[in-house]
Amino acid sequence: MRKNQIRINNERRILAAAVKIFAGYGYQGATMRKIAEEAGLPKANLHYYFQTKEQLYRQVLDGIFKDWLAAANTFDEYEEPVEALCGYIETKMDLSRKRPLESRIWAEEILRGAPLIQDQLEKTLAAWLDTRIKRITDWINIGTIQPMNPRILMYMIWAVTQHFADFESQIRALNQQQNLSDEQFAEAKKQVVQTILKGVGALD
Amino acid sequence: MRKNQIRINNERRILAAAVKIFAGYGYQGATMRKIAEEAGLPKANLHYYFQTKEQLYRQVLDGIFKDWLAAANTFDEYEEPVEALCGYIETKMDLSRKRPLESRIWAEEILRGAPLIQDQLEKTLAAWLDTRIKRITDWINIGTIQPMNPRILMYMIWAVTQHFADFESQIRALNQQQNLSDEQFAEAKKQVVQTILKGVGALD
DNA sequence: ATTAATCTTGACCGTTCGGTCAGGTTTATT
DNA sequence: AATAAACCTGACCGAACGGTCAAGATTAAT
Repeated sequence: MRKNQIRINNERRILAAAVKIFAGYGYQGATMRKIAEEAGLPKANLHYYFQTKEQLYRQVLDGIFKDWLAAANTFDEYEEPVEALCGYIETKMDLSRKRPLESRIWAEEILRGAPLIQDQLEKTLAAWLDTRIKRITDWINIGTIQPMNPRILMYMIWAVTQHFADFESQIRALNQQQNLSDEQFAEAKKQVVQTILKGVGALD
Repeated sequence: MRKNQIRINNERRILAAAVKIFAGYGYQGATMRKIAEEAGLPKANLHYYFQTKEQLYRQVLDGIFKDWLAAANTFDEYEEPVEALCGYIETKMDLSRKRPLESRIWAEEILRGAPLIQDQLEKTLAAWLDTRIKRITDWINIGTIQPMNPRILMYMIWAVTQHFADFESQIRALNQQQNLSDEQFAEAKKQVVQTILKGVGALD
């Protein structure tokens, strides 16, 4: 029962190479030649598994969106705002640490006006956000966090957590040309959680 | 005494067109043809004023960095953390609102590993940051804000304020396909300031 | 063992890219 | 009015791009 084993294997190899190249050069800067070289396959072989560059790119984006949604569900694991926000922020920070390339591909796509993922943003992401806004609104109504616009709170959380992946090269330049060590990143994670929780009045 | 008037005029036109095209397509996706069309000039004329695409791009980046540093000096206008941080955050938010294209060009450059601006980051920006870290450290030592890593605080401020320019298309998709109105943006600005000031303990 | 399906690949194609250049036009200087 | 300097631009170039294809090699099904 290893029917499509060759296909499965090669598609995985190509997608992994595509993530590296798209993240490093952007959609336009990435070339099928570079991706083929990274994957160790002839260029024509890429077109056998993925007809066009755009289709390959779309599959990369799909994979990223799935990871994103999986991480997003951390938000629902706890009832109380301190645990829920803390868990969500930490999960997003961990994702930035472990998968910075994916974060950068996503960021570039949005930077360019989200030409290929507008639908996902307007439907799936908007729906996800709406239900979480309801939860935050409940917290506000019972007084466990202070009154605010929950939507803007989510933007702030996304901005800060993804910054550590998307602006890694700037952070490195400001850290003696060294990427953040595990200790430094752990400190950043802690401070981000602390500042936001305190900022929304969840620690009073 | 209008010696270089033609040159001054055309360089300005080309740079303005370049900002639009670089922001909309990225460095690789932007073409000299598109920029020429946007500027209303023949492509060969661009190469008369800017020898190569990279030189044109560098001048665009230089202009952005100057604006950034000008805004950054807001940080020094006040002695107290509440006023200084509030003023700086508001200035950065206003910059995101008024010049989103420039912010996106800068973001893309860093996303790609900052190949052309590493020097500026490691020298000018690092020096700027160091002196502001000293100021924040003083505030911590006299107890007006709570103990924390000032560097990470600055990363958080940059992340949040620039998010409103860089992720504009995502925010639009989550706001009924409408850009933030002036009222919505004012609300966001207020909440960002409030959350960060409270988050660092400057409002206790 | 035979056939069918899948996979592999070098060579090739039309298009578009950044950049060049010769020669004409306009503007500034004297 | 004459000369020099600056500016303008259509036509062109080699390189690199995404994508195609025919023909061969490998694997799966019978």
